[in-house]
Amino acid sequence: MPPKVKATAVDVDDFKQNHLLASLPAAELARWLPQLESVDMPLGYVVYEPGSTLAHVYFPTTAIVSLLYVMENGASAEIAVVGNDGVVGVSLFMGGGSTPSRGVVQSAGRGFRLKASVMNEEFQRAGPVLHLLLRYTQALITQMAQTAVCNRHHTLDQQLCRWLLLSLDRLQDNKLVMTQELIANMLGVRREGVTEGALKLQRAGLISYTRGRITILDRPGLEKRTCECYAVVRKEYARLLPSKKAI
Amino acid sequence: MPPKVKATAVDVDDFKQNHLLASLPAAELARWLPQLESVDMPLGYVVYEPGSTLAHVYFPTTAIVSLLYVMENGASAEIAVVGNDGVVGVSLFMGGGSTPSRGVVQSAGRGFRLKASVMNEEFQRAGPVLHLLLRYTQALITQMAQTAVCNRHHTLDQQLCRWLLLSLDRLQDNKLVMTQELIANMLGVRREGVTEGALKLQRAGLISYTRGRITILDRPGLEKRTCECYAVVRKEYARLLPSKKAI
DNA sequence: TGAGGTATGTTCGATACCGCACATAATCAA
DNA sequence: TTGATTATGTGCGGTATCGAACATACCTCA
Repeated sequence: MPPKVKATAVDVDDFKQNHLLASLPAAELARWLPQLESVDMPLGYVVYEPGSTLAHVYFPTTAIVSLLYVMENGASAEIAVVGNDGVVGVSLFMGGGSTPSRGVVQSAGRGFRLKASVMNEEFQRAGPVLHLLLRYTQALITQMAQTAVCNRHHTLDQQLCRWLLLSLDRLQDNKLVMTQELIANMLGVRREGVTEGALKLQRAGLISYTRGRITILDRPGLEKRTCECYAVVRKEYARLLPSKKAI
Repeated sequence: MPPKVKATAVDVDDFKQNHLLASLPAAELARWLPQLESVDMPLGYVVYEPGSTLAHVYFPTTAIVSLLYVMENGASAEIAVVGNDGVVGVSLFMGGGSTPSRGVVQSAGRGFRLKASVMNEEFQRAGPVLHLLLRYTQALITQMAQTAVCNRHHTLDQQLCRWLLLSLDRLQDNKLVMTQELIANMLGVRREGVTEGALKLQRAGLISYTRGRITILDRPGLEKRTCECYAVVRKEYARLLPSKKAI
């Protein structure tokens, strides 16, 4: 069942839930608002396919999107995760207009999208929008780099904690709708490995879960168990994208 | 013995050995040439430190630079590699001016550098330079993403082949000055693992080596042994950075 | 209420890589 | 030539993860 994006009229004033949109200067915002299209982003929705030219960039508000690479043999690995902190489809303004990876909605929610042509026009103005998007891209680069490091050196248990924290940071509450099977796909490990890791966390009282619903009970506990990678990325996001209006 | 960058007068017309410099339009080139400083880049030279503000961007011609992350416990992992195909220090124009990683010369050689202030001034012009640099950064992103995937799924032997090929692509001949210990640091694995991998390759007649000197004998043979990651990255570089004058 | 599907839990042998210890060999300096 | 240093080769037990097979528990819907 291929989920579909449902475009609706801009219903509420919730575009500010996306940090990038929220930090747009008034002038840019005025131009953007009429062009922003509010979209539903259901679980599993493919935002972009490897190699396909992007038609839109997406600014998630409540949804979370995984950028993942699917190998020839079907195995996959998450490269980065984008939520209300950023934008999906940087290759559109960076150049090339496509990437070898795939963008998939990992946690259902909503977001806004902008037509590729509009995005590029805005980018060409070489004003605050350009610098904001490039700073975000730099943060994304850090996340990818740290994913590479983490995949090399850290245990499945540590990576599971990191993954939960990354998701939590992009959610509004402490509940995740997510099966262990899906988490395993993202991390590029066996489902059984995730089960064992999740069990340890549950027994330690850090999380609780039943059939695809995970509740985080002890966030500091997770932070204690994860590797340095989480903090490195979080710090870099904070440095590059202060939550107040930038520029 | 901390190696030092020796600045010399621009001796020869070899800036064109760097693909980015070579694809600059005439007008930009005219402005850049007086500002380009030819530099020696000895093995082990640290181009930038994690968190430090960049004073220059470097365009290697014959040198190769590894971007690597060094963890708290001293273990390290290479995130990407930059040679005459690119530029070291993208965070300078992307924003932030620093990254959590480190840039180290992996293969001694030469390059050109540009003062940070000059680079930013050029970037601000929002002309062909901006687009060239962003396309390069997009290619770098692909390399990082694929490194993450490779670290997750592929064997040490495959990664060794990928690493040799990536280096070879950025060299002028088929000889590498590189100890197995250093390769192990880059890949983030044990030195013994590299020894075993290199032995297999030597026995198969693909490479030959003695104490820090590696000669590639059978490049197609290496390509057969490596994982898909190498081809994905190479293809993306070719797509984003055609060798002819772009723009 | 029961049946089927799906999510999670458990076990077991295989294996790739690790950490460590140590052997050998090439290079360099005195 | 000798001795020190550095690079490479080898062996061994330990461990995290894999692949596969199977057990259990929960949810949904007929």
